Amino acid sequence: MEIRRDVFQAIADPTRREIIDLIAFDTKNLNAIADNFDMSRQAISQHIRILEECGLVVIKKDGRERFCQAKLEKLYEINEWTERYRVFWTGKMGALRKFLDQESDALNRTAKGSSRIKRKNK
Amino acid sequence: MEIRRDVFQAIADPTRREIIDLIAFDTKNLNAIADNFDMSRQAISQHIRILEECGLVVIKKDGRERFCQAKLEKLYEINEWTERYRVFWTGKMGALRKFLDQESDALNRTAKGSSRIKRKNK
DNA sequence: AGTTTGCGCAAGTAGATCCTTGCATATATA
DNA sequence: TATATATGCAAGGATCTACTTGCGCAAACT
Repeated sequence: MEIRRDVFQAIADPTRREIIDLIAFDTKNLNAIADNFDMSRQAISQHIRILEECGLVVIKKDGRERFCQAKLEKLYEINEWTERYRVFWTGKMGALRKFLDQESDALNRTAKGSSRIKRKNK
Repeated sequence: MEIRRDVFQAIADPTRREIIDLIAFDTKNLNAIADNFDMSRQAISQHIRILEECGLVVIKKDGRERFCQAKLEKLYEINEWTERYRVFWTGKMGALRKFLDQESDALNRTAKGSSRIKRKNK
C-alpha cells in the first residue's frame, strides 16, 4: 500500500471538511482555526498540513503567524466524479433504466444467442 | 475515535470508486466484479460490504449468486458539499474576492475601530 | 530583558483500514 | 452422487490514521 494523498482521501475526514468550510472564503491563522475544535492545536496543524500537501490550502507566513487560505480548485475532481451519477438523485433513474432496457432488447433482436443479459429463472 | 461509515469515507478508497464505476449502470455479481481487480475476491467482497453498509449498493440474492446494484442517491451529499465551492474552479474567484473586499471596506467605513480585518504592517 | 504568543518537530499510542489465507456452506452442473 | 462454482466467516498482519504530550524557538508584547 503506497501513500495516498489525494483529494478524496483528504476530504474523507470530517474535521478537515470543517476546516475547509471555515476558511473557504475567509483566511485564518492556525490558532484561530484550532479554536473552533475540541482537540489540540497540533492535531489541527497536522490536518492542515495534509490539506496543504494535497493542494487544498496555501499557507502564507506573516511574522510568527501562518495564514491558511483555501484553494479549492481540486474539489472539481470530486464534483466531476459525483456529477456523473447525478441521475440517481434527480429522479430520472426510472427513465434511464427504461432506455437501457430498450437498448439491450434491440441488441438481443439483432444478435440472438449472445445475450448480454445474465438472467436465470427462479 | 468512533467508527465512521459515511459516504465521504466510503468513496475515499480508489478501489471502491472503481467498483461503483463498474456497476453504476450495470448490475454485476460479486465474482464478475472481482475479476476486474488484482486482489482477492474477499478483498472485493469486503469493499462491497462497506458500500452496502453505507447504502451505496444493494445486494440481491439469486440462487448462489449475489448481484450488486448501485444505489448512488447518497452521492448527492458529496455533490452538494463540493458544489458550494464551485466558484473556485469556474474562474470567478477574482470577482468574488473583489466583492468580499468591498463588503469589508463598507463595514470599516460605518464602524471604524472594530475592524474585522486582521492586518499587520510588515 | 522577561514573558507571552504562535507555531513546528518528534515520539508514542490506540484503533482503523486494507488485504491475505484457510476453511465452511449452499447451490448449480455433469 | 460427485464435482465445480459462488460466496461467507474468521483470524492475522502490515500499515496508516488521528490523535496526544513534551519540548523548543522565534516573533511580539510589557
